[in-house]
Amino acid sequence: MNKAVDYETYLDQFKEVLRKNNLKYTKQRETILDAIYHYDTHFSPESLHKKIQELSEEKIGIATVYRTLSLLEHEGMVTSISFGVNGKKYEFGEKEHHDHMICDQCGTIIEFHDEQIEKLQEKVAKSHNFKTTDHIMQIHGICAECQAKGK
Amino acid sequence: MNKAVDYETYLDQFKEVLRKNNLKYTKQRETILDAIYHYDTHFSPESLHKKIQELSEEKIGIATVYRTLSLLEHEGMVTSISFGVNGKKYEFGEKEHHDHMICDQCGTIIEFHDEQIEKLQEKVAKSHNFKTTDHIMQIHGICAECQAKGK
DNA sequence: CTGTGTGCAAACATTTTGCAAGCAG
DNA sequence: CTGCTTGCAAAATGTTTGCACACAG
Repeated sequence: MNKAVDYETYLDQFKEVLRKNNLKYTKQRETILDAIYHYDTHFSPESLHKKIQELSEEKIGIATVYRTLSLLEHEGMVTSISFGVNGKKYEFGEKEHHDHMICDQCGTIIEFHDEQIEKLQEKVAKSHNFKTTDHIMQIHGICAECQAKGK
Repeated sequence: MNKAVDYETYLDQFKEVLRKNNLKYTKQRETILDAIYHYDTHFSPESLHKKIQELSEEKIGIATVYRTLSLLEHEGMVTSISFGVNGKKYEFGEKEHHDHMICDQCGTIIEFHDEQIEKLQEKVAKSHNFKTTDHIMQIHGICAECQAKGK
C-alpha cells in the first residue's frame, strides 16, 4: 500500500498526460484511475473491472478498462507483469523498483528489493554486452502463512 | 543446445513416465518429444505445432500438442515460462537451472547463470520466511547485436 | 461543432473440452 | 477387448476492434 504519491498527485499526473496527448478527461477514466489507486496492489483487467462494478455506480465496459490500462501502461503509470500460471497482472506504477515473491498456494504477492542483487544483474548484463532496460525477478514458493497452515 | 542428456535418455525417461502413469506410448507423443528435443530451445505450443507439421509427415492436432506439453510439464520434462509481451513459452527441461536475458527488439533469448545471485535470492526468501520452490529472473533490454544494428 | 471516448457486440487469439473413432497394451 | 488417445469441432477464456452515439474541449 505504501504509495509514493497521494491520489491528488497521481490524478494530476494523469491529467497532464491527457493534456499532453490531446486526450480527454472523462468520468470513466477517472473512475478507473481511482480504482487502480485504491484497489489492491496487483490486479488483472478482469478483476479491476469487476471491482469497479461493485464499488461504483458507473458501469464501465471491459473494453474501456483495457483501453485505459494500455494507455496508462504506455505512459508508465502502471506496470504489467506476467505471473506465469496466474496470468498477466498490472500494478500501480509509481513505486520504486521492486521484485516479487509469489506464494503458489494462496497467491499472495510479497514485494521486496535487494540492492545487491540489482547490482549483480547489471554486472551480468554488462558481461554479455546487453543493454538492460528492465528486469523481472520472481521467487516462487510457499509463504510463511501457508507453511504454518499447511502442516 | 547444450542438452544435459541425449535423446535416447530423454526418450527413455519419457517412456518411464508413461509406464508409471499407465499411459500409452503413441506415435504422436514420440513425434512431439522429438520435436521438443531437436527444435529451438524456447517455443510456444503454437510454433512447436507448426514446426512439427513442416518437419514431419504426421499431422498432429494442436490439442494433442497442448495435452502432451502439459503432461510433460507436469512431469518436469519441460518448463514453462512467461515472457511478458512475447507470451508463454516452453523450454526443454533437462538442463541446469538458468535465467534469461530477453532482447525486446529481436526476441533473442540468452541464458545465463550466476551463482552469487542465486545465493542472494535464497537469502532474501529466508528473511521473509518464504520457502522457495522456484524462481524466475529475466533481464529485458537490447542485445549486443541489435545495439550495433540499431545505430 | 469536431474529434475523441464509450458501450456493445462481433472478431480474434489462445487454450480447453466433449465426443466418436482409433489403437496400444 | 478395454480404456487411454486422438482429431475435430465446439466451447471457454482473454483481449481487441468496428461502429454509431455521447460528450469533452
